[in-house]
Amino acid sequence: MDPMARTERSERRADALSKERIVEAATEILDTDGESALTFRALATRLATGSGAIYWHVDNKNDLLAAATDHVVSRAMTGLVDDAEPQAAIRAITLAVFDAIDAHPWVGTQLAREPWQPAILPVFEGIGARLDALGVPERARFDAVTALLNYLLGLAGQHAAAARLVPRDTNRAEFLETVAQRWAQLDPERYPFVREVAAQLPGHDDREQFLAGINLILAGIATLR
Amino acid sequence: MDPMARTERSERRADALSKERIVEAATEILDTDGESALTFRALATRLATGSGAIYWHVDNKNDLLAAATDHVVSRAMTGLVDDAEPQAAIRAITLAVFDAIDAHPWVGTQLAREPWQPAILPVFEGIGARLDALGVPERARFDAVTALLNYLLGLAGQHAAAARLVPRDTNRAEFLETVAQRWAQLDPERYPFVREVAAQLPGHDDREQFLAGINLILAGIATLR
DNA sequence: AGGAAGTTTGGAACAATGTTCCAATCATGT
DNA sequence: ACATGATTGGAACATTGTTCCAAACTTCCT
Repeated sequence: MDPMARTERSERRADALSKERIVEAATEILDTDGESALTFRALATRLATGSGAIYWHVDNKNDLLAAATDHVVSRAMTGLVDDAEPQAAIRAITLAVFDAIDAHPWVGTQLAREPWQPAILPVFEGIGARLDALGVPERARFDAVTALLNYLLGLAGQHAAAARLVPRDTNRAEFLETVAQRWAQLDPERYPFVREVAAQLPGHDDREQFLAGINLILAGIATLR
Repeated sequence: MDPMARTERSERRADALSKERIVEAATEILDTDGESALTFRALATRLATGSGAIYWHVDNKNDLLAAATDHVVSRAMTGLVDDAEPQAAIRAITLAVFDAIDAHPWVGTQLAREPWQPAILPVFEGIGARLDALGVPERARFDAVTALLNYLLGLAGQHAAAARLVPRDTNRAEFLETVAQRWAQLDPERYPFVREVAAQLPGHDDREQFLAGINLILAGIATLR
């Protein structure tokens, strides 16, 4: 069943299939053509094989997506330099995941849909450890990580939705302009705040806003000390 | 095209189809049998009609899900009593959505997947107005609502995932126990924090934790004043 | 070297689903 | 009554994830 169960890893044909190669190909399809383009047929074509062969290495589509997500998130997490200051470290960790989602929006879909992927564990642990360092009382740490993580996951879903919605390579500024215009047309009586926000919607930076949210939660956490 | 374009709304057959009746039936299926049970065939059977007839009232499955979500969230929002204290009002608004998602987990999937449903606007506006009342400077209000909303949406996704994962009517305590056990088996070297959390995982209350997160963000927002 | 046993491949076949199409039915205004 | 447009029911279609299986390939044993 498990290809790794081979007693020794010898050279098979140079183009042998493997879970890694499949995940790699899937990632390429997802990145270049979007979530809807990933089908087993497309994957089989790109790998010059049949769908049955793929299923020998991968349980099902969920398994494949989980593996691809795990791969991206893990890589984002390993590239982190260790930051001495706990708050800075938390910012660095969450930003790493944010950037990974920004580069691969389908990861956002995956994380928002199945939050408890193995990939999340290191993030969870990393944040938790810094909270300890920050002096957050044990009772409150769980709540604090959850707050940070859920914020991150919520944004992940939003990012993925935007990527799905906006035709590839559309100008982002243009898109924001469109949304702002739609919001500006809402009833001023019922939606004064939404209209106010619509005004600052163009020229706003996602990454900056993400960080602002993290800082907000960190400020809240600081009051727990 | 639009059934509402009828010049007058007269009595047709008593069992006439309508978007409302379709949404209602869909909601029942989603609530009792879960997300995967909602197919146009199941819906047609329940409504004693054909799929073509449904498509006359509904654009597609997305439209149907959006309408159902909107219905649930709107109802949750209208039932709100107006709270004078801004922080209490924000807690009430977000809790209303949380409870709606708790009662209808598929709403969580929908909100996490397509965050900018019309249904979210009133939530957005409601929170924004209280932030104004709280004295949060205009520049920071957008970030603050986004933080609260994303936290909410992240949790929505998590809730929906749990509902999908856990077989209907499984004991929740039992489920938490299972997760806790799995976490407790992780490598103590690499995951001390996750293991620590695992210990407090049984006997923890989702709603309480949700509120703790909201309070954390509110505390952070309070530092902006 | 040769064959047996297990592994891996490729693609056909299947079941389920969202969606489209169209002929039949119904309601309404003239 | 009849004509017109609204509405219905269900058959047909395209696409997808998944299963199945015979062929091809590796490895191991003698």
